[in-house]
Amino acid sequence: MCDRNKDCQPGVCSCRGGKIERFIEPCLLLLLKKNQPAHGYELLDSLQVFGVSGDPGSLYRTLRRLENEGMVTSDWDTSGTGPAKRMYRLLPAGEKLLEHWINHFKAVKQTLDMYIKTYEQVKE
Amino acid sequence: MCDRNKDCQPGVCSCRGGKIERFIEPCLLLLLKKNQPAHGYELLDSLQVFGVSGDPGSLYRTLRRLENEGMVTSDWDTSGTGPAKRMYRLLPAGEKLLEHWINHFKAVKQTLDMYIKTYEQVKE
DNA sequence: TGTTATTATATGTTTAAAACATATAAGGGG
DNA sequence: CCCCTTATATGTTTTAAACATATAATAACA
Repeated sequence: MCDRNKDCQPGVCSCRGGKIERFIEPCLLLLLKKNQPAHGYELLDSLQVFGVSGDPGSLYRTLRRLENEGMVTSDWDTSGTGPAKRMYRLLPAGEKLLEHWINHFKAVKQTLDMYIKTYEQVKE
Repeated sequence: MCDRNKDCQPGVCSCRGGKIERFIEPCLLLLLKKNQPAHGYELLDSLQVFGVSGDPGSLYRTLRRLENEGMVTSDWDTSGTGPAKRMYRLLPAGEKLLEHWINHFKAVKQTLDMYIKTYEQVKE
C-alpha cells in the first residue's frame, strides 16, 4: 500500500503501511479454532487466505510467544513420515484472546467506515 | 488491544497489536483535504477523531516525510501571536495517495469482514 | 520585572514487529 | 549419493511507534 512504488498493489506491494499490526496472531488463533490440532507448516499455507505473508520466521516465533503466554499448547507428533511436527491447540486463554481480537476488529471497521464516509463527504 | 494487560480498552491500552500501520499518514491527508491550510499543532487535536495518539514526535516527523516525498507543501505563517506556524497544504501527489489509502481501507474492511464471518461460523 | 503557562515545532532514544536471510534435520525419489 | 520436500528454528536488519526532551515566542499574572 503506497504511491511511492509503482508496482504497488494490495497484497503485492512490499511497502509496509496500512497493515494491521500483529495480524498474524489472530489469524493463527482463528485457524486453530477452525481446525485443531495443527502444526506450523500447515498454518503457513492457511494464513494466505487472510493475506498474511508466508514468512516462517514470523510464524514460528509467534507460535512460540503464544505458547509462552499460555494461549496455546503444543506437543510433538513423531508419527508419520518426514520431520517431527509440533502440533498446536488453543487453550482457554487463547479463546478469550480470539474474542478480544474480534471485538477489536469490529471497532477498527467502524473507524474505517467513518474515515471513508468523511472522505466521500469531502471529495468534490 | 490485548488480553495481557488488564487495563486494556480500545484506545486506552498501550499495547501495540491491532493498529493500522502508518495510520497517521492517511488521517493527516484527509484532514488537510477537509481543511486547508492547516498547521501541525491543530492537526494534532483533529487526529483524536480517528483515535490516533497525540504524539507530536510522530506528527511532525510524518509531515516532514510527506513534504520530502512531495505529498504536501508548507510555508511559515508568522502573522498572529505566538510562535510561527508551518502551514501545510495538499499537493496533487498527496491527493492521489489519499485515494490510494481509501482503496486500501476498502480492501482491509473486506478482509476483516471475512475474518469475522469465519469466526461466527466456527464458534460453537 | 521575573516567573510560569500556552502554543508550536523539532529532535534524540528505545522498543518491538516485520522483513529478510540462513541453518538444521528427517525422509523420499531418482 | 545427491537433491527435493517437509518442518522447525534462529540470526540480522529495518522501521514505525512510543517515549522523552529541547527550543522558542508570546501571553498572563503576581
